[in-house]
Amino acid sequence: MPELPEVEVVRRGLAAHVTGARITDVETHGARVLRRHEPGAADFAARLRGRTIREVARRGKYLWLDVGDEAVVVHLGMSGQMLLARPGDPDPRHLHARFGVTTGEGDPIEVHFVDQRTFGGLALTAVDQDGTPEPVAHIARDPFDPLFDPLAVARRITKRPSAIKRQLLDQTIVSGIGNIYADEALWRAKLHGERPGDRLTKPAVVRLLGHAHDVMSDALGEGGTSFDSLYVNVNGESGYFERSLNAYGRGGQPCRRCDTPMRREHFMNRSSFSCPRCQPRPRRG
DNA sequence: AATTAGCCCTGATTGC
DNA sequence: TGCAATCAGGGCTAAT
Repeated sequence: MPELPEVEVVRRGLAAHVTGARITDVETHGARVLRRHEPGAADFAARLRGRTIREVARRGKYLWLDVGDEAVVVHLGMSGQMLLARPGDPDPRHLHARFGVTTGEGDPIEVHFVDQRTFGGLALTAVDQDGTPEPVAHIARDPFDPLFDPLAVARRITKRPSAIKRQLLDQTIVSGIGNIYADEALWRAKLHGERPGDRLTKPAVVRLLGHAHDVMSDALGEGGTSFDSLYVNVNGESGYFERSLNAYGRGGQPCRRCDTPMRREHFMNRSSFSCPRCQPRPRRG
């Protein structure tokens, strides 16, 4: 988490407020937030001051501010937030970066990067001819991308013996899907996450990818999934999709399709939730 | 080449 | 009450 819908909520909020804005001040706290920005904090701030934010873009869970021939790449990690603030507002806890910007209307506002668990980070990098920043070049297109090709992805998935959930979470195969929406898509598709990719048909995988798209689209419509105050939009508000989850976090509760108690299993060092009846484990062999 | 374990990190929760 | 163990887990790196 935040997964594609939550990152898209943030992207939209930022786009509405800072597109066309000029960056006037840049301040970072600590080394960790810029650990992927090799040249360091002074370089980051100096190169950004005076630049104009042309666009706020996203692929999968990566977000970036297009400032011309370069981009500020933002990854929220587990707990990162991009919050709008007014100059003079008190610093929130876990503030790692502060951008002072002046909007097209001449309004001075601040953008705060706040991150409790510090798995997130920022970097200023070059972009390729398509405008994709270097750190995002290896990330596959996500199901919201106009150039996303479900059949090509299904062809790739059905060639590999790896478990389907593992492949759904592999950001170089399809991006934007994390543990929550993987479980939700598998529940909708009535597939167990440990089904080997090469034991599924291409149409079944195309259907699964369609479910992944649909559940993330539904979540976006509710402002994303918020379990607690860590997952919020640029105004600090929570989303409401948690109440609509059918699988994730519902261990022991009745399946919303067949009433069978949902199971919780450990897979890839995390929890997986599924229905024992709708989503039978694959047979051995 | 593909896969997997380990690491990074804080705070809420659980257990003794 | 107090402290330690556990859990949440995305993405990168090193090892197999």
